[in-house]
Amino acid sequence: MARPIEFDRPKALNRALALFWRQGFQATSLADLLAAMGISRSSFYAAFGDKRRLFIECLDLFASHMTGRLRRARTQAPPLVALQGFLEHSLLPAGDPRGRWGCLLVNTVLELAGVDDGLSGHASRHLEDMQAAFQAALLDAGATPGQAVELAAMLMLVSEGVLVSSRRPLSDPDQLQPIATTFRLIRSALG
Amino acid sequence: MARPIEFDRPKALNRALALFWRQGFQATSLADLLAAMGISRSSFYAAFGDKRRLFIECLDLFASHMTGRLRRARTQAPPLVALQGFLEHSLLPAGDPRGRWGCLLVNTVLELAGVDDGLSGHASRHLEDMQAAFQAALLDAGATPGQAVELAAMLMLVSEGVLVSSRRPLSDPDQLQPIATTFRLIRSALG
DNA sequence: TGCATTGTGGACCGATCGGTTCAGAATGAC
DNA sequence: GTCATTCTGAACCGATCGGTCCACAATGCA
Repeated sequence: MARPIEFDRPKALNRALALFWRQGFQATSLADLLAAMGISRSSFYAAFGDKRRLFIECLDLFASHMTGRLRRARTQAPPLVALQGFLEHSLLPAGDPRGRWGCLLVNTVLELAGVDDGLSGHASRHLEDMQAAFQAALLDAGATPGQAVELAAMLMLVSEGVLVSSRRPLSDPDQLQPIATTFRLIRSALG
Repeated sequence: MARPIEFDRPKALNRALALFWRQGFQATSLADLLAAMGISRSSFYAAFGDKRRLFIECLDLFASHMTGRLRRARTQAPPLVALQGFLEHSLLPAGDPRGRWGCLLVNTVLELAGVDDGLSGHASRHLEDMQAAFQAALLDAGATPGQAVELAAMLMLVSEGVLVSSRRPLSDPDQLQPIATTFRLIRSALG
């Protein structure tokens, strides 16, 4: 059906995602993308439209990775343990450089608020979904509906903080300890 | 001493700060800066060196504004009240658009990590100073040294979260409520 | 053997980027 | 008046930006 081997679109998308994740939208040039994705300029525009549309695809892909990871964690541990593990592993397996890239959604909210509110808002909406998932987990952990709403909002703040601090040059213990502190407080609040 | 009125350097610096704060480093062009600062290209390079050096000046100025605000708050209220007020007023006086610009330091850490680690690290160092100030306030509030360290680290996470979420299109109550929740937990931990 | 399909590579576009340079206007000091 | 000093405005630089276009190579299908 195709003569020159059809290139692997999902793989190229993941390569682009990694670049945007590490460097942000503006700092990632078309030349960077083409080199990383291993495709030509012409194929790029044919397959992905343009840089902005590709970025939206990456945001959505990243969000689906996150929600998938949280859903998987919840099947393997009690709610609070799953939540804490989810946060701790957002500062990924030590050694994996992605652990220092933070979260594409949070990065995007901050980089593009006031610059491209469309993209920034799109990322923000995905974060709302995450917060809803937090809330569901807290309900499962025995929180009252009111507690679940409040604690999920606080947990979103902490998460955003974690994902900011993961991009700072801090030691691993300095990253992990405050997460443990937070969950200690939450457990005592749920009593 | 000068023939054409010497321009107001501090005022120009504050105008530049506002631009960087709102739009970030990369999205702010020289043309933007010159228009906002009301000076010519030539004066700009004579007075500020280049865009990057100007940005560093803005980071330092912003940090001094923050620490000054926290210091002032601490003279007017008990430690925990001062801390909570400091955070809540980082989402500034409702109506002031700066309340939706987050924090230049946090914005910079995220925008430039992996792109310009010099600038990102510079911003991060200022955040460490803030965390030290949190720690001092917590000690004053009666925390043990160990508690102060742990809670200050958690409070820095929450702050970073607050300053992320302030750039998201959320309602004012959704911004303020999780701060109150956080301090309720902290008080019960110190109680 | 042709034909349609899927990709490449590179020329090319206008716009913008940060930064340099310089002639000259405006002013205060003498 | 003359002389420094301070700032302007615009021309200009090379580089890079995102995006378009097109001639052509490579392949599977008929």
